[in-house]
Amino acid sequence: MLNGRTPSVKDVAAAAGVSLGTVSNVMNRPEVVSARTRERVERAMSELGFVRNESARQLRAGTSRTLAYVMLDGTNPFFHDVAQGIELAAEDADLSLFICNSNSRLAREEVHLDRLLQQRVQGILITPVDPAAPHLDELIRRGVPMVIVDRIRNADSCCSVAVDDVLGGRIAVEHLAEQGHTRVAFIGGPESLGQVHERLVGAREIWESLGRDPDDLIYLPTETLSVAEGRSAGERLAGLPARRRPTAAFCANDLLALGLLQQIIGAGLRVPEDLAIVGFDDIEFAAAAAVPLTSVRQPRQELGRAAAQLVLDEATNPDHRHRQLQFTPELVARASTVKRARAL
Amino acid sequence: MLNGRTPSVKDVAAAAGVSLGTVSNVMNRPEVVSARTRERVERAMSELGFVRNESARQLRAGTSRTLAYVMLDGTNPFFHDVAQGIELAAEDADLSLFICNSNSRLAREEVHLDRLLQQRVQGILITPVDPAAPHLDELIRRGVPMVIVDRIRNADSCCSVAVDDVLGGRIAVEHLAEQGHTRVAFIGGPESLGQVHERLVGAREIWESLGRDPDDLIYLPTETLSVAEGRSAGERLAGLPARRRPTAAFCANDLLALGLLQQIIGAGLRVPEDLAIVGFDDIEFAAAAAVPLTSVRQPRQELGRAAAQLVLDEATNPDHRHRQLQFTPELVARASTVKRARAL
DNA sequence: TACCTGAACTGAAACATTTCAAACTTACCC
DNA sequence: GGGTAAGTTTGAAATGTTTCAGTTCAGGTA
Repeated sequence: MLNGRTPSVKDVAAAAGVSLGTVSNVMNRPEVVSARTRERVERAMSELGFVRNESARQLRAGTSRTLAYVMLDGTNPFFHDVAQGIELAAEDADLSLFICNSNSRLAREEVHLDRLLQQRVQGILITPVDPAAPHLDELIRRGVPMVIVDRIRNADSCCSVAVDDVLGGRIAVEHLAEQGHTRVAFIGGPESLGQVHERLVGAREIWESLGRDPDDLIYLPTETLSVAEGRSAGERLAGLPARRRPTAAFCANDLLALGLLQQIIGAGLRVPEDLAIVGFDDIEFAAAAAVPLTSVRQPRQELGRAAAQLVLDEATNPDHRHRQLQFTPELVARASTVKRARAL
Repeated sequence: MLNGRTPSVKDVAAAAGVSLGTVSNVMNRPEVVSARTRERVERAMSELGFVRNESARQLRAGTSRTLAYVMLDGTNPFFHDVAQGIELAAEDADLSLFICNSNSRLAREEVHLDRLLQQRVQGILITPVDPAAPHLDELIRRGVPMVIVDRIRNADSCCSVAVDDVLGGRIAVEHLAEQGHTRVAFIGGPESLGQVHERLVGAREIWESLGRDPDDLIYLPTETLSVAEGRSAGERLAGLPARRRPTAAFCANDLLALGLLQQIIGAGLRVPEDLAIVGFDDIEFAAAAAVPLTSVRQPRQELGRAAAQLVLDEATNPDHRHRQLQFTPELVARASTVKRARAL
């Protein structure tokens, strides 16, 4: 009677000689069914190899058991660490995590969001290409719990979790100034990315507050935040005549810094003697680089975990209030800026 | 009449003044509905903000629109590159990809698989903790399309995609022998991981076929394949008296090699003069390491893409035949083994 | 004995779709 | 003006769960 089909509750009920309501109870409210029947039903389940159909469950119960994270750039380990933090929180709440990757493309992000809406996920965590994109407002309008990760949203129309990027920019450049650098490059882009913009703002703020000439903080824009772009920025930099060339570079993330480092060393220059380099994020590979990389650390897992908790609160707590969590970044000094690296 | 609820086909049908079968047709067989009604329905949809409920669709249609990849180790960029390849293929087939991470724990893997079964995903790609684990047979028995990634399965009970790990081990050690090394360490573990085992087998094969003393190929086991374990292996190595110490190390993956490199340099030794290092996978960060890392390259994205194609074939092609695809690894020589690195 | 109680179980409705046979329209042909 | 074919549209069944108002029944109380 169950020819090939995967067995349903109905089959289990028949096999155990109970009604299908009872089978459902065994799964969802085991305490209301007597030990004897529960036992019987469970045996029937395992004999038939019953696996509950999540679509049907979700359709009827109206609630899904998954969270989703739309990450900005899958090639950047930073986001995977964030995802790992989310996953841990999801696991605690007995939820699955759907991971998508927009690859910094707005269109791709939109496709993913649309699909997630169709899946009726419980909540969406996202590091958006553009936090002002209308499709995010659309999510809010629909009442889908959402939290922005690694970006603060001006309006308090949703929760967000991030580090203070302006401060990050300040401490990076302050560190370089302390090391005696007087011409510094800021490498990063596109500037439309808030992360890039704010790190640059912080860099300029501290530079000027130290009484330096704004022209000595040189903005070297890049197309993306990738290792390859870092290398190409390195070419541009190495091409400059020595006296025009900055003596230090602050990169908007570690991938850029790693590419820059590679290129600079390949060109026969020394780090930090000819060029000091500071990255951002402090991904695991920063410490293992050609010259261990000084970087501005973000609490990556913590970011993810906090975000997940916020989205869960929004999903389950009726008097949820939107919050903007801000973490403090921290400078990790290594050999790429400090001559004669001591073990730290 | 639709107070707060998210609108359903029924609401759209009412708004457009057609039956709900027609609305469904607009979504699934637009060619059978006249341009005029189609237009009307589409307007109603966007006015109401209708979003199709994927659970209901899937329940009735019996088929899901997602693939899943259960990766072995989320901290290793190698697997994310594989995932990226899968994602590209999935995108072409208009499917979503569910990414899970077993973190090398069998129990976690089982939890994920169980959930995926409940979701009735179209197919499962997996880099298993243990390809012989019974829960994989269970999947096969159930008829869920599955392909093993980065591992070849002895039996042809399912498809698999991998590189020839034995060959990878051979070319790595052959390269070291060519560079004149006579004492070589193999670093990796646990040996229960097939990847580790076979790379070791290949290493031993070539070593002996070159007429070297088996005792001069030293196996230094590690607990996992992580940067931290690489560092600790480095400590053990650096602790050896210079004349007992191997002059080269072949690491079972790049994370290990990166950690080893870091530790060796930190201990004041030189690479490759005091210790030459070969990694495996050729992840993007290998080239950017302290000393650019020689590594055995796997075609990572290609692996993922091929695996996805196999699983789709199994899912859709009635006379699918299981296949074991094997790619050929390739040595990428860099400064960690070649003194006076030339630009390659 | 009649009545009540609570625990255990049942059965049908509901969820939002897809599918498909049947019904309805047109338009065209003889 | 009847017949037919092709093109549209309809309505109801079916998918596998959960939920909840009822039913049953054993045991206790008056």
